[in-house]
Amino acid sequence: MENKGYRTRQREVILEFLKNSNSRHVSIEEVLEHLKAAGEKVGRTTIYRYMEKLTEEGVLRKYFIEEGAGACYQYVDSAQGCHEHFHLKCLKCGKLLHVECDYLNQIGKHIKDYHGFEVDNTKTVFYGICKDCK
Amino acid sequence: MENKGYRTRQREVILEFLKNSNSRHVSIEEVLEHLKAAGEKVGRTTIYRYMEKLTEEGVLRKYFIEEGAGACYQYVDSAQGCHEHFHLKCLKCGKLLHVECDYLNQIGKHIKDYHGFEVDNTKTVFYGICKDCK
DNA sequence: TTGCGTGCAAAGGTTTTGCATGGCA
DNA sequence: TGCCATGCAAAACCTTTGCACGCAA
Repeated sequence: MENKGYRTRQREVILEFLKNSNSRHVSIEEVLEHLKAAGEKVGRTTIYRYMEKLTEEGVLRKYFIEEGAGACYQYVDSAQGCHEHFHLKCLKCGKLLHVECDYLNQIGKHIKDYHGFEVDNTKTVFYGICKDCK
Repeated sequence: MENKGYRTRQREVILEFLKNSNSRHVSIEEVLEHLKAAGEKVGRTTIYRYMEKLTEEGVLRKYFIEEGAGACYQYVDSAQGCHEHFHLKCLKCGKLLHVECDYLNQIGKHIKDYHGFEVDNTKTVFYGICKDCK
């Protein structure tokens, strides 16, 4: 599913970085800076276009979380399976926590089964106060 | 809590429109157009600043749904008491569902006990696709 | 060779900011 | 009078698009 289109140096180094990202959230800017630091010359436009393509192919997940900030992308490691995960955002310090939890994973199912509503984890964020700020 | 700052014509007409919005989600652009149609001259900047202020005061809730598109705001009718239940917002039709459910009420407790995070139901919204749009 | 990929620059849209003016208290 | 509020224009921001050139197959 990643074999569409040509194989170019740019796509190789971008995908390499994403694969080594440990499924962290990365922004376009981070990718750009990493490649720049590594001495790889890749244009911003190329990153935008390729990341969009990878998102469509299911290789990445795209999140819109911060207000002014741009989108975040997460590499989906197919070996790990598609683990859904939830986001908790602290209203005080702004920190974003990524939570994988079986209990929380059942929420989506419950809402679907009992309320007929299909939750999109990409867009859903729990707001509140984190441990450190309390 | 709405009594901070001066009372001006602009703030009055903006708040008036919001109160009559039936807690629908409205964009900055909608407010601007409505006021323009009503013959009220209010600058776009003023709307941005005042809506931001109202959001901080808890009078409005701010949503980020579409990528390229701007933010949406919802008037919080305190008489309705939207504090003890959850909200599901449909990404297609924009409808906001208010759900009271014991199961969902346990979520907050779980997140607090297991993840040390205190969820604010006022600000948390589940995004997804509703029954009718599916 | 063919056509997709790249990247610069420019455009697109939303939101913020600087600054002088206006208006509430 | 003393501040806050307003609003225009410009800037800041993220993202997309146009177009010519490069390069994989």
